[in-house]
Amino acid sequence: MEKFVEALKQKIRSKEGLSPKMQDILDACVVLFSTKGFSNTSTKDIAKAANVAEGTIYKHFGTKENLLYATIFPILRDIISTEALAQVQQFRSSAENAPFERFVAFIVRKDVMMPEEHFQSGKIFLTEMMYDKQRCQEFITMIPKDLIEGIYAILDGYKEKNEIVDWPNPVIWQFIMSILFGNHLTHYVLFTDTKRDKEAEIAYLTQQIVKGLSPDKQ
Amino acid sequence: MEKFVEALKQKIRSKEGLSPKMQDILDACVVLFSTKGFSNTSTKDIAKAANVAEGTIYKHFGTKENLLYATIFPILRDIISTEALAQVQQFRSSAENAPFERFVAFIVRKDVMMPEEHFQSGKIFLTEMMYDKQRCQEFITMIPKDLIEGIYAILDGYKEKNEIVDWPNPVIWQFIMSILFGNHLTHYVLFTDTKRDKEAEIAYLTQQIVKGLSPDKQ
Amino acid sequence: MEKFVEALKQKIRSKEGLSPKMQDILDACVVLFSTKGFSNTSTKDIAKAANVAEGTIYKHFGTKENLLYATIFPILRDIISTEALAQVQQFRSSAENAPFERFVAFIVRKDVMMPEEHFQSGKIFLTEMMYDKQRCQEFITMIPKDLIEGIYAILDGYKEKNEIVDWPNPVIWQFIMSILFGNHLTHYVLFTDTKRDKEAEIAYLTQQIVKGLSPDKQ
Amino acid sequence: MEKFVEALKQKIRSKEGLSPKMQDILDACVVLFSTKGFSNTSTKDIAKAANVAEGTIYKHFGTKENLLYATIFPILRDIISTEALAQVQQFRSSAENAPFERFVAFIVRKDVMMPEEHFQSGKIFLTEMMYDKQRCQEFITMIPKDLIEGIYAILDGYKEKNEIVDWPNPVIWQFIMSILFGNHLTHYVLFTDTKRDKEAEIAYLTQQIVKGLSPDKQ
DNA sequence: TATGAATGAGGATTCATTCAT
DNA sequence: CATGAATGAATCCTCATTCAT
Repeated sequence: MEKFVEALKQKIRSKEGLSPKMQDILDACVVLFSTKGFSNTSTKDIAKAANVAEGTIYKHFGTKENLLYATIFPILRDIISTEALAQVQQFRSSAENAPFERFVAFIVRKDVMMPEEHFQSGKIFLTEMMYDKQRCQEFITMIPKDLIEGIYAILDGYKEKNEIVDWPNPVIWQFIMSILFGNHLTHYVLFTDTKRDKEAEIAYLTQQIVKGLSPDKQ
Repeated sequence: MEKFVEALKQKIRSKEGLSPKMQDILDACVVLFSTKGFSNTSTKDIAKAANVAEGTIYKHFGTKENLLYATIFPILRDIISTEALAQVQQFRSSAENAPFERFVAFIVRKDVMMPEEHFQSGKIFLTEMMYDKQRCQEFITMIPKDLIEGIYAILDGYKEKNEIVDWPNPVIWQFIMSILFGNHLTHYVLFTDTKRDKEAEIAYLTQQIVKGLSPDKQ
Repeated sequence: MEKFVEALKQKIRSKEGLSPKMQDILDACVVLFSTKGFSNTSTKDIAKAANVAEGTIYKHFGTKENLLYATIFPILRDIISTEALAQVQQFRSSAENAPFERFVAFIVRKDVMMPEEHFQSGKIFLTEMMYDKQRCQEFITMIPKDLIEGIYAILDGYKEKNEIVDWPNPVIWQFIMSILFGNHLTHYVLFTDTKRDKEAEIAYLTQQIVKGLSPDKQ
Repeated sequence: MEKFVEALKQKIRSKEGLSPKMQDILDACVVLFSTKGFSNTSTKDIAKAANVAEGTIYKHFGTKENLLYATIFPILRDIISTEALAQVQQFRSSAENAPFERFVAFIVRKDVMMPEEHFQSGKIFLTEMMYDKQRCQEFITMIPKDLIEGIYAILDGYKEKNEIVDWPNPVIWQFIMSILFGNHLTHYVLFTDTKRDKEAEIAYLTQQIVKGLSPDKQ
């Protein structure tokens, strides 16, 4: 948890246009929201945790909701999507001809090794999205087209080379994401206390994906 | 949604020891909790929806939390696990020698065809579990051993016959559940408005699982 | 002031459908609103003065505004307009042929002798109306047509008999009301500490009105 | 409304010792206070409207209350009383022997033609006075003796010439003011949307006053 | 048993005011 | 001189919970 806080703080501090107090507030928000949930966190809690007066929060963010939707969401989205985009592009330029298994292993490793705080923050997304369709829609449209297209282009490449099965890209992508997300759920929600062998996880997940998408034998 | 309400009502009414008023209250709870989330539902809301005085709720259940943890959770758990158990046993007795693909297809079909309300109710589980480790633990221990063991026995059978890969059962089970859960997430949370071809879904998911667990070539 | 409170309490208690607590709340409101003004009175103040929890206020009235607009306003309006109406009708039936001076004396006496609390409550009306045109409109439409028409009929009668000048009724009515209202303002707002000789006031005001409306000499 | 703002700005700018910023602040105050009332206007509102930081307001005026009592009140008082005084003196020197009707017509015309903003600003006086006796007292003592005495002298003159009834000056003055104030109330508060024929108003009001004060026939 | 009036702590938000820059 | 970030008390309102009937 300590590491979680620290990592997030770094991310948030790197954002421009945020005064130290605002950073403190957002730091506190991420920690509290992902620990207790948005509706169970009071602005008083946030103020106390951020060492700030309640009024200061409202001075800067206007609304409790804004803390979530207008600030944390975009920040996380930027982090996630630019990181993801960078990685996809990195892979395409440096290892375009790598076998599918290497691509999968690359993604899986990134995902399994992803700092827990990303998932913890993601929980906030998930929870809010589950009970608010409009927010859900907003979130979906936030995902940069480039990212999706980059991934689909890679998948298409492998389909052409007959390295993977010829399913629609959304089907394939849902499959991959389900496996990765399910793994996080297992380790960060269901069985939090179990010791993990991340290398073994990576191996299993990679194989599951590779096998699951193996082309039909002719 | 109408169907959702009706289905849940039937389930709840079948429980013993519940007076009509109590049933009405629980009906209302499930609908409201899965629509707006637990913390965003007030006891006033529940009372209004159940056509009951707020006092009546407290007379019977003592606490708002109890509505969730002491009543709805067990009820849903019973429903789900006994249903699941019945199905597993049904499969084992009637089709023990069926090829793995038929087993998977059986499970996948049950899951895809599962009434939406089961997933909607499940959302309440998920949300609460995500922010409360203790409740999470309680929930896990609720799942009947029989169910897990029945499933693992079936998996072991297929492993012996070399129809599936020889991975640890938890790894296999996590894989299967991830794919199924990810599919629900896609359709009930992320893309709620898209038209679905459930038969196609079943086909894709089944193939994903079967391929993903196919034994290594020797 | 003591008398003010008591008189209002009597009025409010005579309203049906008000539980004792609700009466206490409204009592407190009238006193506080007319003493400190609506916006300077907090719901906490009201709760304290009414010996009631703040929640109770909201249980019954939903909103602070409702205390003013949905409860006190109608109550006062009823009191005022039914009283006024009764008096007008009483005058018409019992003294239709009385000279204009008697009619004016009748009205003036009623008005000067009107218990202070009516004016104090009226202050609340006035203040809110001055800063909210919509509320003002609502208030105007609250005044029963019967009342206006009854008065205008009386005025028309005197015009026919050439006892008063032939001005439009609204002009005449504004004239009379101005004089009466101006008198209240003088005694209840501007010079509250001065001793009053109400009989002399009545005499002056009556003469002012009668003279001011005397028919043109031919 | 535009004219209202402009007229007030001119008045305020003519005051000495007010820096431009202070003038802007006071301008904003008058507009906002007379539009929304004092208690419903926040210092933030004022700062925004005056294009000034909130701190600046406090630097100059110390308190929100001061904006009202220590600055706007005196300013308005000066304006009103010096204007009124000037007019009275003007009348006395230029038309001392004019018949009473001309005096009344003069006053009535000045009053009816008075820019609306004077009345709107007066609303602030009235409201505050109604709920604070001390302020009320302060306000009364603010009215220059000269003004009252000038007016009473004129009235005495007409009494001597037997042009008006021999009532105490305060009674007469209350009568006149009531009629004029009631007229403003009618047009600026009660029936704001009605088209006005100001010349007709002047005629009616003048006659009302003249008749109402006509000397008793001997 | 069922009610719903009553509670008061706690929630989000606003506001007048201060102070370091 | 002017700013605007910071404050925290106070405001309106909601909520889970209790209790007399």
